[in-house]
Amino acid sequence: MMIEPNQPLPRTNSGSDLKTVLNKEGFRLTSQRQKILELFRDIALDHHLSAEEIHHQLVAQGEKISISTIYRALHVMVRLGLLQELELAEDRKYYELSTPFTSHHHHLVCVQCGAVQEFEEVSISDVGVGETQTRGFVLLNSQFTIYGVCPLCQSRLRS
Amino acid sequence: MMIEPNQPLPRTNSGSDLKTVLNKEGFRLTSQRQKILELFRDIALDHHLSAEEIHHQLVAQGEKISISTIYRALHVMVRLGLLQELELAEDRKYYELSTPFTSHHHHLVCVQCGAVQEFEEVSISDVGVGETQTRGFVLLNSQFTIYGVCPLCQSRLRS
DNA sequence: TGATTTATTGAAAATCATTATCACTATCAG
DNA sequence: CTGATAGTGATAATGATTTTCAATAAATCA
Repeated sequence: MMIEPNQPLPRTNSGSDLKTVLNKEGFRLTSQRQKILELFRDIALDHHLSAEEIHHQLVAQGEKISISTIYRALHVMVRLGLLQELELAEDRKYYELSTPFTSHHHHLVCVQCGAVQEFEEVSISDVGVGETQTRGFVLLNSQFTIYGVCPLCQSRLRS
Repeated sequence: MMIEPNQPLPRTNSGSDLKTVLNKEGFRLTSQRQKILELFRDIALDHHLSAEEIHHQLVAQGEKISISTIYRALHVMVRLGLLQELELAEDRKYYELSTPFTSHHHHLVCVQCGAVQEFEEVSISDVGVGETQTRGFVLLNSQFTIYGVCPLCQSRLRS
């Protein structure tokens, strides 16, 4: 970890391009960072990727980029509020585009097969907003994750 | 990972002692497992500990127990529904006693200093129950975690 | 525009929490 | 009480994430 240029900040996602957002915080626009963000913009809004997966995808499409760079870029983008970091069980972290919508979408994970389903629930985000306000916190992110066993795995286990 | 004896199960926390609960699933009662659970019962109900912290505490109070054993015991206890596994940011996992109450308590984490505050919110657990039911999942666990910056760190950053 | 400053990159080594291995011990069912 | 086998401890192995360091490339400014 390093991410020096500055201190954390509540959210910096409003109308401005990547370069502006980065420079504002002392970061620089690089082709690698553009590629990573483009990748996220090419897939479904609510789709999540791990560092490894991002690396695979980019290499597959001919880009020359190091896994270290992926990790560094992910940190920066989370810090800038461009991406959200997800703890979908397992051992690795996942990332998804941070839009006004994603803050209302949550995850249901099957601990057997690892399948992840998304679902919307505004009331949950509301709780997060309220809770941080009453305690004087600056809200950065919140996530509601449910762990369970999906129907398929249930029958698979019974057999 | 191994935890062989059986397949996952929804929750096994009802009225019976540790030995019974363990044996029912083919696990054995050992002094190490007792010590770990006692430790959790000695601290506040909503307090969470990492594997490392548990090991420290036990060694400090004179027990001779290996860190490997801690990890193995934690897996077993999560599997039996005795403990809940928490993803409180950072890189390590935390565990806390699983009571009828803890399922309604959630976490607010300061990403600066790492301080964690608990809060109750039944409506959130309800969403989890509803969501799993409509999708046919067996609910194992759910957690709502909010990440932000606490008041102290905010002023600390401003200065 | 060109020079200067310094963030960024890539590759490889280093971390560090968690897991697996293996020989030995202890629990539990019969 | 005894055999079958789960559990333990010590240590090696894993694997995701970080750090290091020399080389490169944005941003800034003259």
